[in-house]
Amino acid sequence: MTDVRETQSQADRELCGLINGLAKQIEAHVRSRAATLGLTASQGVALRELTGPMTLRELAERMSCEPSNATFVADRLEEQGYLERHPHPGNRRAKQLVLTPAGAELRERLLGLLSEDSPLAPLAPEEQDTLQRLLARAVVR
Amino acid sequence: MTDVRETQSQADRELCGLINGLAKQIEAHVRSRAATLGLTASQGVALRELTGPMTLRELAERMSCEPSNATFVADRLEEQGYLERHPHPGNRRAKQLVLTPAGAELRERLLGLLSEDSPLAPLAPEEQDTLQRLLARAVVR
DNA sequence: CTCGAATGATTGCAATTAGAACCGTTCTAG
DNA sequence: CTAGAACGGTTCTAATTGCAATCATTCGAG
Repeated sequence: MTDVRETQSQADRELCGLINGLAKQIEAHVRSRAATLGLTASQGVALRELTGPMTLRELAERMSCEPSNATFVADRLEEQGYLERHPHPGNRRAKQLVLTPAGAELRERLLGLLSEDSPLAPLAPEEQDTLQRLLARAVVR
Repeated sequence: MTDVRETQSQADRELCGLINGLAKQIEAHVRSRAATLGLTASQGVALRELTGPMTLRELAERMSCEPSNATFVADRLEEQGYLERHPHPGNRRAKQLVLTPAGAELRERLLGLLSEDSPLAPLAPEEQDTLQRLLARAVVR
């Protein structure tokens, strides 16, 4: 029984390493593409996740980071004229992050760059589906 | 055809978010368990990956981080008496990282803690196998 | 109502991390 | 042999990140 637990523990460890490795690989990919647009890696991630107007907390969740960090990134994007903080309709605490036209255009360019040589390209579409399904079950929503 | 590319781009983005999210979740899990042993998250990852004597560069690769960071973590573990830098047999540049008895014992305790409530637990063993196979194909070795 | 808890965002600070520069060692083309 | 490139590790610095504290707003039990 110890053997079983040992191999289970080992498989778990290897899986953790693979997930972490792939995450870092994706981050490096985003970093290199974002750099060509004058953006940092986390700015790139933020832009990628800004699929529409959203609150700062929602952006932080999508980026899997702390709200304070999302504030920092939003500051940068706002300084560069890609993002605006609008008052949130119906909640005076919250702010609605909205891309400017320049920001929306930049986002399209970034998405184009990101789709080239994606780290996920080695996987066939149906494999990506399988991956998505498995990950979605593991990730706490 | 634009629609196809759009949905593909969207699927890619969601997948990236899931992978990043799971990686952060695993890191948080390691952080909480390592903290109970007086270790930081990266010290925990290092201890988890130190399956045997290895070079600093190899540890850095396993941790998916820069060698400079691995040096930093190894310093900490060495200060705490869990690790030693031995001269590498056959390569005077390299150093062999070796766990002390205390380090080996701590590692066993950590692995025990990590196996409890693993973020990967929601997946059945065969699903974990599938996941491992898919990730291994995507991760650059 | 209303008061305490919870939420959304921001700030300041500490810790972690990556990146470049550097030194000693090893490899390799000529 | 012997330069010059490459490798392994360390150091220094700057940037990124998480965490705790704070403020304003909103929610909810009684």
